[in-house]
Amino acid sequence: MAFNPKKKHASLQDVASYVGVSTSLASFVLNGKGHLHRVSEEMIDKINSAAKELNYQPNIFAKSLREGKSRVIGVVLSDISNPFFSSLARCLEDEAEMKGYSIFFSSSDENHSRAENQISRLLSRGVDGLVFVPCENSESTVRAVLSTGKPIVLLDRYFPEIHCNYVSLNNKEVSRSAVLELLNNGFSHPGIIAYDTSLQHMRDRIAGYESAMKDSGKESEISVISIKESSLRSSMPEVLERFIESGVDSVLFATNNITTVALMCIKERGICVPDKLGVIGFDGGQAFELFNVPISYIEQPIALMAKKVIEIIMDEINHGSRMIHQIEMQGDIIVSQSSRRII
Amino acid sequence: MAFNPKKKHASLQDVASYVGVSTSLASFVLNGKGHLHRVSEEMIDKINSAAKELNYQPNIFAKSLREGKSRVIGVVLSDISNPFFSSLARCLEDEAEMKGYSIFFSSSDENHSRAENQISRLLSRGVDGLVFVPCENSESTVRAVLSTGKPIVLLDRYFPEIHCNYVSLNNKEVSRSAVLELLNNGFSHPGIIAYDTSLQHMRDRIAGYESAMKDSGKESEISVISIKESSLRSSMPEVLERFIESGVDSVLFATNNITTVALMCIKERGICVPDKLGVIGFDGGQAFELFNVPISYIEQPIALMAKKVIEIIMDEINHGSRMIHQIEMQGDIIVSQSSRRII
DNA sequence: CAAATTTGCTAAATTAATTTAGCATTTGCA
DNA sequence: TGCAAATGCTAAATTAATTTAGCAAATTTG
Repeated sequence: MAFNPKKKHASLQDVASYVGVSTSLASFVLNGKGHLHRVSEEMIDKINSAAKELNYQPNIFAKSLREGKSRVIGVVLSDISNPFFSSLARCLEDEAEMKGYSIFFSSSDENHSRAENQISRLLSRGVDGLVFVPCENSESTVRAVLSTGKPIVLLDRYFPEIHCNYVSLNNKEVSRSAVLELLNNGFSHPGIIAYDTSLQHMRDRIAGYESAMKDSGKESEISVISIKESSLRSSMPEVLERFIESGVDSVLFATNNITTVALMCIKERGICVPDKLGVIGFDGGQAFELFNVPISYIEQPIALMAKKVIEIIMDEINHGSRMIHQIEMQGDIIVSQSSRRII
Repeated sequence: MAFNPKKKHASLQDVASYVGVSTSLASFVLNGKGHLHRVSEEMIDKINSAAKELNYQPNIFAKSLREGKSRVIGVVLSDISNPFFSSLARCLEDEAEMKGYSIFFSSSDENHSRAENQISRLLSRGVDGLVFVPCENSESTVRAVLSTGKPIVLLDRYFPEIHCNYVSLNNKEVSRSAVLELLNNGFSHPGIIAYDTSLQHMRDRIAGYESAMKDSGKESEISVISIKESSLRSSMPEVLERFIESGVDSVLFATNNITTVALMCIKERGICVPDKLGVIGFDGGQAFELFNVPISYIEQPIALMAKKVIEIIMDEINHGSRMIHQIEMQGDIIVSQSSRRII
């Protein structure tokens, strides 16, 4: 049993008196600094076994108070019930746990004032660092955190004008490749459906699309539709219709939610994939697998992103801000039937 | 700005010296107990504005240390990247936040020794209470927590032989209703695919199925298949085949993952829903919506469950264990095309 | 006018850990 | 034998809050 149910938690004082020594000595020994303080071998044994016998569990609040750190990090993401973020959360959790850290999660719902409140709450909870999936208009919040000196790493998105750690995807490149994939597989007029937001990751995904179109001599056929997140479901039917009417024969969907909602709509209207419309989605996931045609998608290296984020925040927490880490992870295109028109 | 970036966080001592009073007085006033300690109105104003001016933020570790509570609860669930649990997590988070509590989440992966470690870690983190989605063989862990007196509420599942708070679904009843729904809509031989586990919620879901079959005079046609969670994907094709060969014409899937994997398999094999096989799933969700036929499913009142769990744990934390709360929430059957054979 | 009460505040203990400075012994070396 | 160094430990400060007990001074009461 990892925790002893019978006895109440003993304090360091309890252990020390049990052995008949000072709390200082007990503290040294129980923190593995026995030899460093030239404590005798037998004393080390005595104190360790007393601690075990009394089921000593250090009081984390006293420890945090004294040491000025909590070994907790705060993570503010978009919405933990979104599959992309819940997968990310799981990986972050696992990575942090391995390093002895725990995580407070909270969801901003892409609302910058909510995000600011969450961050403020996390800071007053004494987190040692922050991981933040920033939303639109949260530049000032990021700057405010930076000016406190509290370690912070942005995740998934970043602000080009703010000099700050981040881990994101090579959005422009991978989006460009996805569009080229469509162009190389029998589609002549790809479009992109994205969110209407100023956030850089979305700009980059669109820029990647545009770059592929330009370099393929299709600058005049560039077809971008940006939707407000709030009206995703309601505007999708019209948006798809508009695309098809204008001659678009394939689409890159810029997020997992856009992909899911679009596929629902495509299913409902009986639009044939890939014959009538080629499709590449974002972030894959179980959801797409129920669609009648296997969906091609851009896969983000979620586990690696989580690992990197935790590494960076740990480095900042333990060694101070020695350098800025700005990392663009490589996304992969998982090619399947939905993006292939030629045999 | 919810947090002041310029100034470092001032201590109570700082506020007190700034005004020229004792920390006691500052503490009383800043905790809203000014009048209770008959502090003069002007002093209350002075202290409050000093706190604001100095950007005073109480040190949560000192507070927790002294008060013996943290206003944090620990939640151990199956896997936060599973849509059902991530939705639950989001609701728990929102409910807890409203009451000034934060949450540490962790995932057990249905492994009881992992769960035990997680709980042990959470306890040493000083959580005020635990919410636990118990896995198989974690009875001893639950008993151990109970014997410490630390508040705990089980969620989604429970152990009938352990006298402990829980919030779960009326699994037997709702499962029974789902099967009756199939029987009343043109299906004569429903089966159930469940997990091979001793956990009560699964037993109940199966029992509900059996009860419906018995009461419909179909005791001899009872068709239950239980799969190990680990072999869900690999065994599904064979399981479905076995069902169909034995004359089963409709299936109740006992969890969201079973539903998703089964639907993938059904899609792949081209089994026609509902003509060849009627279907009722569990927990709904976006995932099912991409299937070519609208899927009927049992919907759990996730938000209500979260609300209730938080209510109970708060009650235990703040007023001690006055009574045991054992709550079975009502699930609803969302009827759609997949469970209707007659017009 | 003296005693009792009320008012407005403070001192100090408490929570449980970490860590610096330093006190006695004992051992080493000349 | 005597001084220095090493050994093995302790006292007390520190972290920042809450809270009990209680001190003066002002006011009310008899």
